Amino acid sequence: MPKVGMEPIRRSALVQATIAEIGAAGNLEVTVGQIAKRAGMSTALAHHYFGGKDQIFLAAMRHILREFGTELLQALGQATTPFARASAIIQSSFAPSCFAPATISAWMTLYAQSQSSVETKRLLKLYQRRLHSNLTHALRPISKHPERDAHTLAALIDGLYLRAALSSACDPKDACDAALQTLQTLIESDQ
Amino acid sequence: MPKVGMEPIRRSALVQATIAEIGAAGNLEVTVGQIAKRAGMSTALAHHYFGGKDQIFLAAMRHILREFGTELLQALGQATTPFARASAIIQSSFAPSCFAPATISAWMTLYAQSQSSVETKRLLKLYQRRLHSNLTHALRPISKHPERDAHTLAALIDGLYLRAALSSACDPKDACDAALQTLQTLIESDQ
DNA sequence: TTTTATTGATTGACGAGTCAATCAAACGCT
DNA sequence: AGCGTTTGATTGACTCGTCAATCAATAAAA
Repeated sequence: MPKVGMEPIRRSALVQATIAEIGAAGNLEVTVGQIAKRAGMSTALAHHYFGGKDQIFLAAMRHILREFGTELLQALGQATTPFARASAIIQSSFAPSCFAPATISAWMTLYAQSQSSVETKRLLKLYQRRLHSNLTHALRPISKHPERDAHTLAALIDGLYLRAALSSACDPKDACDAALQTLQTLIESDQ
Repeated sequence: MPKVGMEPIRRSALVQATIAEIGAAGNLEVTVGQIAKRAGMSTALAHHYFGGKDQIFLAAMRHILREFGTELLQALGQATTPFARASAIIQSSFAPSCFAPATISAWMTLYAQSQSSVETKRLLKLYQRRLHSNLTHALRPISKHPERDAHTLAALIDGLYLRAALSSACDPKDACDAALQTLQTLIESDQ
């Protein structure tokens, strides 16, 4: 087995394991040991490939964000009308994959960590900028205030996600409907 | 100095120090030692009065939530019309006190921790229920869908707060305006 | 034999929680 | 008022566990 080209496999396994472990724990109180064990290797190897715990976490965050990005891109590709584009953005934001326990935990810790880690903050801002830009683009032909409405919708999406993710009472479907409903209301209103 | 009746003073000092320390650190990576030191006592005393780290944190969270609650209540007291009530709720949510670094960090960790701590989750739900109930009550006379609009506005407030708190670019005033603007739009739209 | 993969064992630091001991006020008793 | 006792306040020192990071050693390709 010990051959060449293990690095990408190990890195991927580590990222996967990190996400799973965060999901199981519900927060960042996860040790490198736990992650390495789940990924089927020693802690030393995890350090060997990533250099440190922070980098492992960052890689996991990036992975989740990238996955979300590609999912969104795919949904966007199938949308033909501006309204469909806006809908696609909203629906992607409330896709089942966004509500996997691991994803929720990762998302929450992203918010929490962004206060103290510049790299995490950078990641978060990247996501926010992309979301805003996508929304603005979609709304431009159908809204009187594309920038403003994009800002409102982006915040609404985050807020609804927060509520849906944290309270088991409120399910993703309702949140998505609420966002779509508000989209409707916003573009219908003049002034 | 060693007399009777120190308990409430010590507890209050500890809560205050906890909030300050969380604010300075930007996350929950704060030791009991740091907190106790800032509060001017030994770690043993902190444990003596609170029993454990978790309880100290919980007390700090409760304190912040309670403070927010009283601020909101006061603003609500001065509002006479339904619209003024809704505005007051929004404006309280974006008051300067909500944007103190310590408060922001506390909120973020509240979200992050609620995944793994049932008590924290309880606190968060309490806040959400109160906000929703207040909004519903305010909107009942002026909205065609009080419940629905309250839900939307509550999520919007959370989302806007998140963005304003995390990105230094977006300031509280803008977020507040956006929420007020959306309130306007929601109650003006029929159906 | 050089390079890559891999790990067991270890180190060093840190931090939560405990404990026994000290100190001083308050209390009760005469 | 004087005096012993209780009680709350307070802490330094210590225990125990955890965990990130390192290292030296092994194994197996290339």
